[in-house]
Amino acid sequence: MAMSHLTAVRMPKTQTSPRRLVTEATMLPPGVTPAGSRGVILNEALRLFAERGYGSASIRDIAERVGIKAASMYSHYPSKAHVLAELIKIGHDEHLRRMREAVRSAKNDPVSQLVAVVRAHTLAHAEYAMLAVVSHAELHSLAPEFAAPILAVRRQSEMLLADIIQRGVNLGLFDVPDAQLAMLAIGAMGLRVAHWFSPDQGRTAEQIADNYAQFATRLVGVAS
Amino acid sequence: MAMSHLTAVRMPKTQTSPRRLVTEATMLPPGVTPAGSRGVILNEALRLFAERGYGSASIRDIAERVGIKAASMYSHYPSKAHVLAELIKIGHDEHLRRMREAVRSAKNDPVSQLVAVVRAHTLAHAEYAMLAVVSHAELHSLAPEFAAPILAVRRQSEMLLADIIQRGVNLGLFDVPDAQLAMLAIGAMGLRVAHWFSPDQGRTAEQIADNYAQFATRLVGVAS
Amino acid sequence: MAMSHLTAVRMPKTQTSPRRLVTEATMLPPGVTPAGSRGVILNEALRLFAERGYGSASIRDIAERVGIKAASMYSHYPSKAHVLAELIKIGHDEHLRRMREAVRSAKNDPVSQLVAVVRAHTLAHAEYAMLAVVSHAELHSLAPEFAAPILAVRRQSEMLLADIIQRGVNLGLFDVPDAQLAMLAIGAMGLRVAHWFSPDQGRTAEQIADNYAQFATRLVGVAS
Amino acid sequence: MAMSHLTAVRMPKTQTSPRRLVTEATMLPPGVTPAGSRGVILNEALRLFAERGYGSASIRDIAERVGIKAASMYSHYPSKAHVLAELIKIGHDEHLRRMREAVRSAKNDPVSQLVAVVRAHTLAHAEYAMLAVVSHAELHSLAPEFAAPILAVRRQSEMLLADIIQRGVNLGLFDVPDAQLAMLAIGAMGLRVAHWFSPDQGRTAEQIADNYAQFATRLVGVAS
DNA sequence: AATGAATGAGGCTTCATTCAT
DNA sequence: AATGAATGAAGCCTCATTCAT
Repeated sequence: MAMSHLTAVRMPKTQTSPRRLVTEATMLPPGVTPAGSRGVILNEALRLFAERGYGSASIRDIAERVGIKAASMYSHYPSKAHVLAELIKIGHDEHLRRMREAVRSAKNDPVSQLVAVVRAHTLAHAEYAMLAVVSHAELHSLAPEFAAPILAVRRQSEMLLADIIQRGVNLGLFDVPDAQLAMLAIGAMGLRVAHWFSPDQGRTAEQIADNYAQFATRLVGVAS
Repeated sequence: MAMSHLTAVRMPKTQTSPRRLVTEATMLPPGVTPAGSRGVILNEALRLFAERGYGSASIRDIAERVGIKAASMYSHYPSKAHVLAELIKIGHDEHLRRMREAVRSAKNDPVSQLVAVVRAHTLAHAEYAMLAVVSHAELHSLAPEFAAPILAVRRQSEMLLADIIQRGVNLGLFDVPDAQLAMLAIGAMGLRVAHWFSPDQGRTAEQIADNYAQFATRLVGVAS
Repeated sequence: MAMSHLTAVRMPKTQTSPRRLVTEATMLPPGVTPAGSRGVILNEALRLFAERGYGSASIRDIAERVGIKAASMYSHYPSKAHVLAELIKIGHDEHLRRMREAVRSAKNDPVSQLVAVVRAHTLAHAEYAMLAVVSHAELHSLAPEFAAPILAVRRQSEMLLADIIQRGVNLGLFDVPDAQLAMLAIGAMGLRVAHWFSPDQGRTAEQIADNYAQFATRLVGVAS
Repeated sequence: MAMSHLTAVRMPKTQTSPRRLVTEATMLPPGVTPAGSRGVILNEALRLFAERGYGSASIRDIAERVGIKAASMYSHYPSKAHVLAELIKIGHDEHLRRMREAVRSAKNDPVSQLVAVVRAHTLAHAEYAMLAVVSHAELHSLAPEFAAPILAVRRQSEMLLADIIQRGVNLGLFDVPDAQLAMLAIGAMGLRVAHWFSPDQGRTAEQIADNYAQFATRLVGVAS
């Protein structure tokens, strides 16, 4: 009833549904892109998975963008799932790497660490927006064998933030009744950046990161 | 008959990939569930779209859970997309309705309004977690004709929050250098609740909403 | 080296490789052919599996002969393997049924029973030659779940013949140093009939069955 | 590298369908195995064709067992069909060679010749069981150009047995109403040995051959 | 002699949808 | 309102083979 005014439509691939993210940059972290066709595949698959979702991006679609035939994909990856798994693994690894690097570089007090980690988290989601969106939105498309090592990485990233907050609370620096809730809220803020960030949207990734770091410190009750 | 002993040979889709959300409740807002099979379809489709994604949940899957055959689905909905569109429309409508109701019930100052709106936003994402996840994660699966009216609703919800923040800033009550960024961050916190909320996770939706309202007021620079 | 005089040839489907069997009759036992398309599928699949082998007969080939499209096959059978499994099950069931009926109808002495059983075995392989060839040649194409119930039937048929021979030996009527070897040899004679039998080859199935029954009694040392 | 943890995800073809034969020996007749990779290919192809059938054993499967890549197969054989053809040719040639040698070595009476030939036939099918199974079960996979010379060999073997029986009948030594039927039955007994023979099954090939020779002489009406 | 990459053909199967009943 | 049968399109993937290196 409520929808009866809508006529049945088969959506051709050219019509543009609402985009899952704004940016069009498919940048992968430095040093992880394989050479040759493998690397091209990874980039084109990333773009397609982001645009249409893993289930709706076909092997043929990817191959076409790479400039090879569908069958040739299998000279480089044993299955479509392996491509997705590699992308998501790269995304999670890079995220964790940056988070750890942030902690290592920061002064050893919870406030400095929180600022560093939230900045890293936010920057990662802005700079690798497409990778971040696919990593989150399509994780559920991975079979358990593929997902397990990735989930392990994810847990480490979460723990890292959680520990900082808990330490701040323990030291009486932070004022939050529910530390895990604070962790979840702070994490969520950064996650979402990947969906709307674009180099053209008027703020640099750095500016956003600075703002979000301030949001986070305020959120845990540190005046600023 | 002769083959009945072979029935069990095909492996059902049992593998449990990482879940997109924790809750298993498919609750739809009161008053919107159609009577009869239509309502059952809506609920089962919701669960399947949440579990597997729109593209990976087939008409046959839905029909099977409803207890009818795939062809019979078309006596109730003209297409699979219509089912998704109706679900997402319901989700967005209910969200906007609650947001507006929150503003209406709140005192007329930005702080009270912010608290009310963040509480409503958070509660909606906890109470209708499955609907919220599908509404966000699968919006991109809708053809533009389906998506347009929904995006209009979404913009209204965003505007509502943005306006409150802007008013707080204008009145000197809030201290944020970039009001839109604050809006995005606050919105993001609540969105994510839908993914991890569950009645069993130790906090009530109300408790979460209270915490998040405090997070929001702190985030805009109001001490609390 | 030995083959170097042969040029590489892709064999088009029209060229006729050596046939696995002579007969072209696809007869199935009475009462087991399902009505409608299912029955037609069974018959055409039988012919194709016999001609080309299970692995080389495609779903499209079968569908084409039936007069439907490949996808429509799945309204009738859940997989190609199910079609093969049903055929082989039918073949083994009918074979066992006839063997048992032969024993039941025969006088209660081992010679009469041997004659009856060998006649039944031979007749079954002549009259359902195509089914017999597929049942034997393609059993290995079935996954264990499909094969298990069929192997159980096969074992019963073998046991039936083995028991008769053993009883003849025990009663001093048969003179064979190795009863199992006799069973295998007698069984093998009949099996092979399916490959060369044809209504046009100058002997009736009955005549062959009579000859083979005599061969069998002589083989176990009964003068005749 | 980055994906090395995913290597184990694809399920290898482990399921054990009913085997077409029991033995696992891939022995080829002495003197015919080519040196180097060609010989290894022949042996591994033989094993795979026997296990899965020609159509279901891929060039890649064979190459993998040989320890080379699929493309390298073509440095040794011009096509997959050539490998099968060579195997079947070897099988038939060896069979005919042994049959002829048996006649040559036997005394010049039909009974002695029948015994010698049946022994040779049986021994060949026991000792080269795998080769025999492939030679029979996959002959139909060969294009006519490949099959023709092989069928010629086969006809010679059959003729050889048929002539002996006919001579026995003509001399009044054998008592069979239908000589060809006797030939077919005797041939069938031996054929089947290849499917169940195994060095571990309790009888030597010689013992089986002796038994089958007795079966054959009895079958043609010679007391023994 | 070996290989990585590529490819056209084709494999089985699923899908959303239609239509006569 | 429901369904069995059918179908065009498309899905992922495998295959035998080729070719430049």
